[in-house]
Amino acid sequence: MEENVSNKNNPKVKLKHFMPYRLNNLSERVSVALSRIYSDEFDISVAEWRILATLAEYPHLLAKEIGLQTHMDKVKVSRAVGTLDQKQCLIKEKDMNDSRAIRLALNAKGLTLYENIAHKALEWEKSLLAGLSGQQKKGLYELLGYLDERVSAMTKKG
Amino acid sequence: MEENVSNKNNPKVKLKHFMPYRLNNLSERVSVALSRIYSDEFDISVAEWRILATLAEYPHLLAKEIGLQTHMDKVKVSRAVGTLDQKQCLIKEKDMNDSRAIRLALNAKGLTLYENIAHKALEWEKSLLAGLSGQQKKGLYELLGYLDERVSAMTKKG
DNA sequence: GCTATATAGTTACAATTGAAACTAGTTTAA
DNA sequence: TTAAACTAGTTTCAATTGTAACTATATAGC
Repeated sequence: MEENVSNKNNPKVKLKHFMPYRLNNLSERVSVALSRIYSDEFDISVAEWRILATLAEYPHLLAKEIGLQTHMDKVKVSRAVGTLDQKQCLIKEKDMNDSRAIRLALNAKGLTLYENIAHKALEWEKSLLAGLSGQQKKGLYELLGYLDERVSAMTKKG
Repeated sequence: MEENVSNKNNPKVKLKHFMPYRLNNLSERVSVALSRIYSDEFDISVAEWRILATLAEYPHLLAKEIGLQTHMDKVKVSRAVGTLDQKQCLIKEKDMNDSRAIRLALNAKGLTLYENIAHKALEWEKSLLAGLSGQQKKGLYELLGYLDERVSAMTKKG
């Protein structure tokens, strides 16, 4: 594979070292690998999984609140909620204050499904991070948190 | 937002601390923010951008080799190459050894397009990482590299 | 109150994507 | 050599996704 040396001092992006590419690539590979658990084994999409995990932690949310928690838009939430409902994983009840809105929670089936997936997902994550020291893990979380903040800051103005 | 305290010692995924979610989310936000540069300003997709960057670094690749470099499947590469070709950014020549295959390179227009985007993309990346010390940046790259390796190791067997 | 504007959630339509089939050419090996 | 297996790249079709329009209700200002 020939390397291009002909150019002068122009800006050069080496894709392999370009942070957005690195992140996107790693994220994609992690997603694909992990989805073997919840899609192959439990027939659940990423959106459904996020909703299960969110409702397990915070029951009785509105679809809108799920969206805020999971960074998914309302269409995606609506569809995944629809699917989970078809699969009979949800309890739905009208919100007292707003009759347009519906409070969502997991029923027994939903909770069991969540717990089964969560167990395997946490094991998988543990194995992914095995080999990192506590210090390194902490560093990783901090770095990702910092980048998150930076993106927010950069998108608000520019 | 009520927190669920009712459950015993079951496995709990807190989405906000679940590494696959963290990575996916950050990657998505970075992509969206950055794509304002190449899609809004230059009308270029992520796939096209990756191909530009790859061919700028390694001219005269086959579509297949671009796929290996960029981790995109051959369909995606084929389509994005088609688009870049329509936009008259490419030089195509038959491979000497294999008449099915086509060697691809950027022409003057393609190179200029690449350089314009690269300039802004690198600035954007610089701003994203501004605030991190050299040590921290190094740590970040090492951590991402390590996770990449781990995913490979984990998907080969399990 | 009553009109205008905003919001929760769904639906419809168009664009993007991926898997599998396909075309055309190449390699293997009998 | 020639049949069988393989590979480069494209196309087709179905599924997924995002944008915009829509329904139904809620809120704000008059």
